[in-house]
Amino acid sequence: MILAIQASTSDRVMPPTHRHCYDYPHPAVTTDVVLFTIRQDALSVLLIQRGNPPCQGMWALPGGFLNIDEDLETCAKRELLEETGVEGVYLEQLYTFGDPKRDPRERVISVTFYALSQSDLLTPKASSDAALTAWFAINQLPELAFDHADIVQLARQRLVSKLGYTTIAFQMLPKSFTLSQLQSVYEILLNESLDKRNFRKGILARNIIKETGEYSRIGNHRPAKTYRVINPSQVEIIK
Amino acid sequence: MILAIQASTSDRVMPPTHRHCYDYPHPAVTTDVVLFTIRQDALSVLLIQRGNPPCQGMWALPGGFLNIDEDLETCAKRELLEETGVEGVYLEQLYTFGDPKRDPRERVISVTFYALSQSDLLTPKASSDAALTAWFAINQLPELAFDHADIVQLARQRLVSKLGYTTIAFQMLPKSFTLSQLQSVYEILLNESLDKRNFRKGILARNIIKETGEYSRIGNHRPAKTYRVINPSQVEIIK
DNA sequence: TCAAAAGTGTTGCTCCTACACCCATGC
DNA sequence: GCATGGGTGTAGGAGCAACACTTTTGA
Repeated sequence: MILAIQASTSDRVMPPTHRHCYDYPHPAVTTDVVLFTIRQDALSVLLIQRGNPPCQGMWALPGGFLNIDEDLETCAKRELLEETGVEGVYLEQLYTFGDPKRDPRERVISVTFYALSQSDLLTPKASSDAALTAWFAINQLPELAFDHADIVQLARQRLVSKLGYTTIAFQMLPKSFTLSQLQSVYEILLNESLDKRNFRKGILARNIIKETGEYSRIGNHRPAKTYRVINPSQVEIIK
Repeated sequence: MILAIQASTSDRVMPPTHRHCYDYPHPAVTTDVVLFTIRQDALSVLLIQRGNPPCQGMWALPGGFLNIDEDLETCAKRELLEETGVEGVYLEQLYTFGDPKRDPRERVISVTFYALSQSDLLTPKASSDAALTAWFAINQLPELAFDHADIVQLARQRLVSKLGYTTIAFQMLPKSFTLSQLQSVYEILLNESLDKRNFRKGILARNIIKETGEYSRIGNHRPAKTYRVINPSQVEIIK
């Protein structure tokens, strides 16, 4: 992955010495990322506390301005890494928000993404930035900066609706997992409990996972078979 | 609908006298629209022949630069009206294309939309613009400018996949329509023939349309009952 | 009377749902 | 031996797919 070297907060604090001029006014373009994970049996989102105005002190999504020669997805990944230390997660474009008044500084178009992480990978960095990063359960979000609450809500809807017809859920689990863990991901995202036998039958009938041969031996109970995705490289549309 | 008054081609031909400057380089932002309709039993797309470089003479999607105080959707509707004379169609954001090299002039981010029109409304204007506009069957597209072929392909995928779980198909029909017309829309989009009895049962069971009481009396055959959507104002997610 | 599209039911099969008990382990 | 989660099968119902003939009209 190629990363541009640049100050890493989402705000630009050190204006360069020359200016960039155009015949017509141009909006600024940013990317923002809704990074989901499951922590303590709750769907959670990673947020950053803003260190600069506007909305100073409020919580916001990780994101920032697009470099002029940088792909949109690259920008989203770079900002996520710089601001939170997270990388290697599944990431997908969500929607583009462009209300003329969404940012008080200037016209800002935000191309938003959502990303999914295993609880594993999560070392939201106590990083170089002074910026505070923290996980919040989706039902206990603080007030968010700009229109970020709308973005989170849309991302959640998209994630949940993709559960039904893609293999996206596996992106929230480690490579090898038990069926109970998988069921738990579905239950938390759908916010309803599922029948264990039917869930297992349904998943196995789709032929998208197979046994690893290994067992998970944690807790005072029978070890669980572990599984892995047959085609691990992508989120596929199934059935 | 509020429309900005501005030269109406997608290229900016008359630079203004003053310049717009920023501390950091800003990309240009455009919207592009894939307008679908069904003509002569084929899914078709409205294209414009470019009058200026780059890609002069090639066919392209209607679209153009975002005004600095204009909403993204408003921009898409405005460009569609200006370039093609089409208005009042169903329009929905599709995806944002931002490859750094997608436009040779400067960095251009394109927020794309797709739109659906009844064959009815179609007076693709022999307009003020010199620009030629024409419908092309989706399987007989000419070579398209920029990355517009990718955009059309993605729009088609999205449209087809939304057929199954929304009422989007009705946007391609007049207010009142026969079940055969509706079935024809599904068959053309899905590119497969459907069983008449099963189709009718399925549609009626969803309780989204009702009889108007009127009959369509065209052709040498039994008149057909006409129907209309119960909730005409929106595309809903069903079942 | 003919051509052309409208309209209409039943049957079998598949898939989904509901439901309860034994198993293997650590303490 | 007990607490904890892992693992398994069946029966009934709902919804989908396959299938052909009669009706109404205009020419």
